[in-house]
Amino acid sequence: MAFKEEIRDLFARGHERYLRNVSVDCIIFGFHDSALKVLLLKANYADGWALPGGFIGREEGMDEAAIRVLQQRTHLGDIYLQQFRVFGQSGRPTQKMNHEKLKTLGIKSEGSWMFDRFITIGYYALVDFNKVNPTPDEFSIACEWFNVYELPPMMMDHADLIADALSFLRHQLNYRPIGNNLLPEKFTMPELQKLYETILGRKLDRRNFQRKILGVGILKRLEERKPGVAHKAPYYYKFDLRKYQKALEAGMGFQIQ
Amino acid sequence: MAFKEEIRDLFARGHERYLRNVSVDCIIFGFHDSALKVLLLKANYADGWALPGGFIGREEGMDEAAIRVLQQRTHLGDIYLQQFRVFGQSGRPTQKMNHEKLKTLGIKSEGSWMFDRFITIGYYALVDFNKVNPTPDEFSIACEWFNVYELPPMMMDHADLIADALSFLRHQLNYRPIGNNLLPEKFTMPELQKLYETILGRKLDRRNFQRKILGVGILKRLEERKPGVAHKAPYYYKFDLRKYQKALEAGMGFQIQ
DNA sequence: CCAAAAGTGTTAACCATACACCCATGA
DNA sequence: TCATGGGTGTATGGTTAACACTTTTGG
Repeated sequence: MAFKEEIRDLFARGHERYLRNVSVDCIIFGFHDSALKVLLLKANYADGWALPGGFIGREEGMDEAAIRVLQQRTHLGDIYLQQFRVFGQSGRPTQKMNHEKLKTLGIKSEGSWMFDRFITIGYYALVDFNKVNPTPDEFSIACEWFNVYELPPMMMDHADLIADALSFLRHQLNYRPIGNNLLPEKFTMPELQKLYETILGRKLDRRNFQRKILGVGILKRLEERKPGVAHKAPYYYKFDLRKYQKALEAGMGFQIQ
Repeated sequence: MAFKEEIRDLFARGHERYLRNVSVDCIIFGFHDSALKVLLLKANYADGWALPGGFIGREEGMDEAAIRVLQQRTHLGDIYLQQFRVFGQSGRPTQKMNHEKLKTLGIKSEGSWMFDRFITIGYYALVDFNKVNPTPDEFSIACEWFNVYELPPMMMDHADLIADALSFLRHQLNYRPIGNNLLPEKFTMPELQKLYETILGRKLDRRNFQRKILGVGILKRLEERKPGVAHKAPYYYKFDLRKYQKALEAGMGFQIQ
């Protein structure tokens, strides 16, 4: 079986292809049913859920590595992704794998470079929930979305990474436009507001939010309105990508209440 | 000579003590003569100036490693230090050392782990210029301060790291109190303002600055005034460290013009 | 007493907040 | 026609930016 061979090789000689002692982990945020979600993997040879992560190829940039991980898990093309922090305390827990289980597959895992100490670079990504096709990796048996506020038991310090990414995201909200990639192309103002409220964890005033967000000048209102609602139908909006990009680079002295 | 022995051992077996492929680099900012300075090392076995940096011990946290580097170069105790970004493009230039020169010292450097590809974690530190005792490391022949805006030829991508740290520092200025550690214990309002202006690279209004900075409530005015000035003498101030610390943790919705 | 630089105060413009009002729609 | 939720407008209070005036000191 080629698969088994591949894993055995990774344990034994992966360090020839990848950098040692460094990894990347991605916190992939999505927005669905008015809730902020993260994409997690259910480990096969260990307990608990884990963040999608990987190693950095010797000829590969570290951003590229993160993009690769992200694409393999989501099958997305265009992605908003950013490094936000490094985690590397000396007591940082290492991956606790079930060596017995691996042994039954004929894989010798003890003493592998993969159980050396790792410093991991945390990346956070914002993706369109509906476009994602969650795909487990070779060490996982499942790949699923979880509500950020209702996480399952996590491996190692991954719960900390998520908490940190979330607080970073909250911070970003105050001086970067956020929404493109997290929302479908067309969205209504209440949907955008709900996104902000979910990330911030508190209610915002409908009317002030609209004024402020429109003031940034990155939204285009469409003629079309959302159909099938039992009240006044809201307009659809889309991001003016040119201006959105500009605002991303320049930042915006922008404060949400 | 014990020194030579030490270096030879580092090249040959350093990877047994340190993590591979990861390093830390410190951008150490100081403030002197109304100018923002960085502390740099003149490489001995290579061309150009370099940031103080080092490796992460296998039993050492990465923050600890940065603190160690910083203390060895400055001999300072209490330090404000923060990780700000990781650098790890695949084409990241590696240290170009003069292997010939090393060979005359009986040190075989070719093929060493030290010339493998490195991902480096950038730390920036704010220190009191007057308290620093610049000290070269084993690979350097000098350790000096340079004006941030007038850098000498730099090794590898270190000029980029500095530029990045500076823009990060500017950003920090907007939502963190900065000044403690960068200034002497007692300082005048114009001195503090000059610090802000230097970091931001533009003039600020004297009166508005004073009002705003006092509004944060982290300063204590002393009775004493600066002596020997040919005009109205400014008061001395010092930071209220308890409140300063609080503001550091909480952040402050604070915007300089 | 003059120049220089510090301390203190004032005003107008701007922005955030809170809230009122009207409009559209399905039930 | 009513309940629900969206679109638009406005009054208020606080904050920021710009600027005037006074005070202190050495030369």
